[in-house]
Amino acid sequence: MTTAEENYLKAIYHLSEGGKKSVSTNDVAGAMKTKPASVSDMLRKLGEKEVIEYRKYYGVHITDEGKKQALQTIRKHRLWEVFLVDKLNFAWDEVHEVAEELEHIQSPLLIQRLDTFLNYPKFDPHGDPIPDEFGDVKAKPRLVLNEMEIGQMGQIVAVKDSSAAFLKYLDKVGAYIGARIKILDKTDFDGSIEILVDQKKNLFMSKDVAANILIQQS
Amino acid sequence: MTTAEENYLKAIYHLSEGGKKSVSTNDVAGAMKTKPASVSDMLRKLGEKEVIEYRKYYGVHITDEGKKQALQTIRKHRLWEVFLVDKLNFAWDEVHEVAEELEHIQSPLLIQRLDTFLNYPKFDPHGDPIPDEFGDVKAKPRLVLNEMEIGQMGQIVAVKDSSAAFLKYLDKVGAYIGARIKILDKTDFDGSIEILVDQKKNLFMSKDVAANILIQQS
DNA sequence: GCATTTTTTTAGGTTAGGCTAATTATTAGT
DNA sequence: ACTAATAATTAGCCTAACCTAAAAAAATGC
Repeated sequence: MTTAEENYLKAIYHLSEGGKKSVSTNDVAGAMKTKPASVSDMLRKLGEKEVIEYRKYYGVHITDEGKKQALQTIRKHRLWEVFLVDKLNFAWDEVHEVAEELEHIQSPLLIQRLDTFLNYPKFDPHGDPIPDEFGDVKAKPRLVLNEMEIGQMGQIVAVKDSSAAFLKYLDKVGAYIGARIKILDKTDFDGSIEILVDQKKNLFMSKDVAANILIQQS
Repeated sequence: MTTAEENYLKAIYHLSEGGKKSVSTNDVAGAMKTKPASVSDMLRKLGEKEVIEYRKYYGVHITDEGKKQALQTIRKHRLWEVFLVDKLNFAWDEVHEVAEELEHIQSPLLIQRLDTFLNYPKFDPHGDPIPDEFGDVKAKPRLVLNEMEIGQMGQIVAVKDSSAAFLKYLDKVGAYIGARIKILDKTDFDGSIEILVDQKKNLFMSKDVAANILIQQS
């Protein structure tokens, strides 16, 4: 698989995560920042390699083999993110682009040794689970912060939007992966919420921000 | 610079290391394992970028700017080699191919942090010096083992041939970077030599082997 | 339910980096 | 010094991954 093929497959995997059976050409083009015409070409190629099922005009469905390969790429990406943050002292909002390059290094031995060196981490710095070498992910169910009810509690375990802008904002207001939170209030007309962070800090946030924060109840 | 361009430039740099002012198209093709026709194309491109001076039919000369860029690639390669050996427990003969991929990751911050993490190493696992961020290399003069005289002493600091086959052979016979050696005997008719390793182990080696081992006198 | 809009695909072009075959420059041999 | 051999370049083609414009299929609106 080439770097471009790996990136397309990863994008298709992520787009089908929400249980959607089929992903459209336009969706892929949006995710990859390429034009639909380029996507059609690539889908034909990936279809021939049998990592996706491709029916013209009807979108694409990732196969079991495709899923396995996508999860390996994701595994590599997230392991490198752990390395960058834990060992090289990168901030969590600086790692994505570099990991995007590192994930394409071809060496199973390297990844195996890296995993050992990092002491077999199960989550990356954004709280996303790291698949094992067989592609197995043991993720506990998560809630989106803006869908929780007043009084509910949990821990921030991940963010949906990994853009530097969003991550920097979270840092600024004092939210972080691992923070324990409790829903104090919800405003119906704009969906904004008030939460308590670590039993001490009150924090207001808009619905748009809350919709990008994932919570796990313990 | 693309990956291919970086690789060509590095090859040209290495080929001109022996003080040769000009490198031939065929030499580059040999080093890059491509055909001379492909090299002509690439030399034109590198010439336009002014990292080499290219006169048709007369070979190529690397410019100061080209040298600087080649040294940065070499710096990255050698830092990654140190990482692989020191941190991930790779054997010194397993690192070259992986480092060849890692050296093309584009992130000055990454290299700066890696350098810090590795504690600013000055030599890679093969004993080759690591250029600093300005491209400066402080290498002490080296002798080729087969050109030393009986009675001379020194330390193995590098090998010319980094192939896995050669490195494995050295491991097997007990030679390694850092070993202190003394020339015990030289056979004129075939150039083979006998050395003492670390004041205890006698070792015979052919001229071909000795010609690939570099010694530094302290 | 037919026309319009949207989505997707196809056709054809571009750039990077390879290739082979043919041509041209340089170098070597007698 | 002239011919033969070698080295280097050009011409023309290929594949991967993008693009734009045009055509075709599917979805939508009234």
